[in-house]
Amino acid sequence: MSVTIKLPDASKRDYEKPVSCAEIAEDISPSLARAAIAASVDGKMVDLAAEISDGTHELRLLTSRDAEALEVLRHSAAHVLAQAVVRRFGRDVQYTIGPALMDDYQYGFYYDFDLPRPLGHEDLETIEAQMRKIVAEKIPIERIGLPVAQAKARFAELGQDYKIEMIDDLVRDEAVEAVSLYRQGDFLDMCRGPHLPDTGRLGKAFKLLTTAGAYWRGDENNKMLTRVYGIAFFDGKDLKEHLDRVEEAKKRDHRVLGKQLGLFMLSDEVGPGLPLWLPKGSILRMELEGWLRDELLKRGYQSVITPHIGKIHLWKTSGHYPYYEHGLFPTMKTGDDDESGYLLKPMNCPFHIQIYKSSQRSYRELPVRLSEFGTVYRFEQSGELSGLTRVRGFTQDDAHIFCTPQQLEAEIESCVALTKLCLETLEMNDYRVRIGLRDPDDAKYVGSGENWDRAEQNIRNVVRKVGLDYTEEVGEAAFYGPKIDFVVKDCIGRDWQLGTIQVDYNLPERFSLEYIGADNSPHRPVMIHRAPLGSPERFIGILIEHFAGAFPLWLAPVQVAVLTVSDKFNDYAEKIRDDLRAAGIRTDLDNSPEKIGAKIRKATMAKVPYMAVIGAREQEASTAAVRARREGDLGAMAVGQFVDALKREIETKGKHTLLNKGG
RNA sequence: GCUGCUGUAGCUCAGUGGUAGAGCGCGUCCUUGGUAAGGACGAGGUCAUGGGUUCGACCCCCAUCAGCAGCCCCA
Repeated sequence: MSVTIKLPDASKRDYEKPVSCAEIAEDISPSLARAAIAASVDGKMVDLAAEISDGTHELRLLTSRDAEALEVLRHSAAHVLAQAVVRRFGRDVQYTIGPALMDDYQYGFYYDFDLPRPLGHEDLETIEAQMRKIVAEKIPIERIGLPVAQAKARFAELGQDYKIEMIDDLVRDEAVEAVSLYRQGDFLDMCRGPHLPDTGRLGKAFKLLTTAGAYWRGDENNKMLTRVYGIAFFDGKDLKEHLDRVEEAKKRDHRVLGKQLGLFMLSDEVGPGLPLWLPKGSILRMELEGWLRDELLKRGYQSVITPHIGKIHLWKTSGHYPYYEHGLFPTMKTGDDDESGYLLKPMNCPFHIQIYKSSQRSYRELPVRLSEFGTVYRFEQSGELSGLTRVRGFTQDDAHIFCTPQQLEAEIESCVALTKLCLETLEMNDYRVRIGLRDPDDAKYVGSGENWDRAEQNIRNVVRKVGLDYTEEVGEAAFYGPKIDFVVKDCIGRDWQLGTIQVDYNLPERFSLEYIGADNSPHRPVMIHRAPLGSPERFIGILIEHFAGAFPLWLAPVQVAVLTVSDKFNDYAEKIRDDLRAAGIRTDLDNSPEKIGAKIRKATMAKVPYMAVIGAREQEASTAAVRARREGDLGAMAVGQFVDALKREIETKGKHTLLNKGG
């Protein structure tokens, strides 16, 4: 028997007998042996202690420089956490699962426990202290392969019912006969690994962050466990950087900035999830919606306006009612039967469908594109509400396109282009595209399989044609059809769906929609439900975070702050303000008895794009000393010149600015 | 909805079983100052709401409401 090891530098090593990865590392260099965390053999991650026997194998020794090694570190951190919790609670704790998190913005690992009592802040400190002790003890982490029956017996001795359940599932789903366990001193867990060679290698750069509830197996019908979240790195510097970055990101939280900048408010008196737009926030909406309205007109959309409530049967016909009753505000009853009530609308489509049906449609009219900024109401679970991104009353930049099957893909394509235009105009380039498909096993999806297959194929054809990078996700479709979603992350890494394009063969059937074709006989149109922003509420919430409240000039609630050096120049400053306002520039005057430095600071913190400083020199020369939010003093300009430059920057949405002149 | 944490002035927060404080903001006055904080004085709070324990509750207990984190959900 002989073993040949191929290393990443293409060198080879031969051994006469089975050899562990750790031994090979030692042979190469003692420093590598010390730095090694785990290994990759033929592309598979293993422990350093893993033995390689017979044959030729490719080996990579993983150190803290390898991305995979961080995952091992965090996974072991989860085990150390579990060991600490077991030491604290003994047989009263059941430990379940504890993975590493590599893509999460805040957290690096967690472990879910079934505990006799809730954990508080002090508990986290105690547990973290115990973890540091376990690290100091440098307990070896050993892998043990055991037949299923023996493994179950061991966990039965330890009173770990969840582990037994997990083993049973592995036997059922994967027909395993043996499982791998990891032991570190007094702690035993079932795990695929790999892990650090000993607990000492976890080091000091870890921290427990928070506790939260989490359902066992993610099912709300199961018991809620206690999840402990933490973060771990190889280097204390990385840990600090991470914590600082999360802290910094929280400063751009739209809920914080919305309050600071006076954009919107939520009131206990009004109700949860029902935002009130303050004057400055209303500007954002008016500018954004106004711009989009113009773009829609250019693209042949027609504007419609529909009411906020309608008869309940509309949503019974559409299919919303039976599946989403829990998400609706309670029905307004007008009689004793179930049919005669009104519903606060959860979506606009039944109304737009009625408008489509209001006259006989010829194929010559199609596509009919009916658009509306329609406000809808959904009774979201209280635990879901969050600032502007998840609310109970929100507007959709909605439209429904009714077209022939032949026109469908071109229409989808133009919706994709419009959505991209929205994101690009606002410099939001950090998004992903998700295609939501139905889950054939889920009963909530209406309509025939053929309709779904057709619609899914239409969508794939378009995204391939326009070359979008996308992922397909089963179970993410709307109940009536598949969709293309544009998904962005908020300041703490949570995903939010913004723009959406949904293909629907089903509602036209349910509402018996028709058009008269060239053959003089009725045909069924296809519908597209689409919202390029998704919802102005959510979109602006994300937008606030994207710009950290420092909006481009065309959106800025206050575009220019006129600041007087002393009140001797109030009259001239008022004239400048009035001139700017007359030119359509949103301008505020600060003639308070403060020094100019304080006024500049105040306007800067309010994130006003431009300031016009007015003193004796400016008054004499009929100029304004212009200052930009970020760049500082730009020197004096004639007022007319300033206005022209501002207008140009506004009209070009920032492509030509006072600074770059546009090129 | 579930689990946990939190709720004190407009905002951010400190605080104590014996009826409350800071900074910012706000108001008045002084200062008339040239590119990120001039000074003085002052007004502002049923300590989320409702019960309970106590001689006495902002503080302890319970409930409700709301916020935050996570889970589940999301047309």
